[in-house]
Amino acid sequence: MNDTENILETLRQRQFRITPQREMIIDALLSGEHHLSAEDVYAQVQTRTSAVNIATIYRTLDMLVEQGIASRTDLGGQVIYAPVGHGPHIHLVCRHCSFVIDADATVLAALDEQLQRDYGFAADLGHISLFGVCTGCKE
Amino acid sequence: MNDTENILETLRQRQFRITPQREMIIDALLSGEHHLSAEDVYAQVQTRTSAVNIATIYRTLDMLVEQGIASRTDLGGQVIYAPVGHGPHIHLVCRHCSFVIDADATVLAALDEQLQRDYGFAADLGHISLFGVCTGCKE
DNA sequence: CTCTTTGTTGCGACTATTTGCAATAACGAG
DNA sequence: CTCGTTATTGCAAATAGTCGCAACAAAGAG
Repeated sequence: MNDTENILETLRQRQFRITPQREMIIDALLSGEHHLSAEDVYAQVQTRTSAVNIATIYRTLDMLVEQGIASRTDLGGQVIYAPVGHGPHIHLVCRHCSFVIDADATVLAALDEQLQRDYGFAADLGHISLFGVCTGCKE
Repeated sequence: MNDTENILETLRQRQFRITPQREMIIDALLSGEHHLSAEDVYAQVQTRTSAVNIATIYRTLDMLVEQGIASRTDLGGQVIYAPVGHGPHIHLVCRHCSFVIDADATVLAALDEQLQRDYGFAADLGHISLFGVCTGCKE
């Protein structure tokens, strides 16, 4: 589930056109590495063909984020993109090694309810990033 | 509490030098508007004196974020800075109007505990941003 | 398969942000 | 108050990210 084909199908259903550029960018995003910068994606796509402009990378990545397919996290200067799994979840971003842990979001239910009640704020639970320090980096 | 003087005192204690540029940048950050871009801060400082370089604005803002005095939020393209109040709190960023609500972070205690237990992740509760839609924008 | 419509791309220009380095100035010592 | 040390700034050049627009190509209709 959620491999390149599935994402493309989702996009197709939402009236987006499927182009080889988009396929390659999505492929790159899904390929192993889980914290890619726009430049990283660009570099990886370049190994396949040089016929993709950096502007297209940025535009496609932004589109994927808007469609809830990818997430965008600002590590103070560095911006990383990662594919989003199914259902709401939290990204735990380690301040030291920049590793991103995908955590279950069940704990957020109570928080959501309280924000809704106290502030009238409808939080977007599908795209949450928390910063901190992971087990490995607690030196 | 937490006016320009206090922040400067904190910086002084941490061995940072107090320069007129830093004073003005902090002043600008504290002045009313709660979602300033680096350019906004620059523009506001310019009204007082033109003797401040844009690079200094960026460097100072980054320093303030590192010191936990200001926060930095990426609104997908736009980056905004805001002063950080005392104690842990949440920033509720509206996806439509970009308004930032400062919410109390007491609800996060349970979440923190669970992340610690299940993932060994020490979340930094002082700098959290959640995206969503505020009351006013629920059209 | 061909045509038409309209979303996408590439390109070049432009704006935003970062960085290296020499000149400057804050601050503690005398 | 003056001096020396060393963080900070300004400047200019480099890099990152965005935008407008004409050319191009994906998808559906015939």
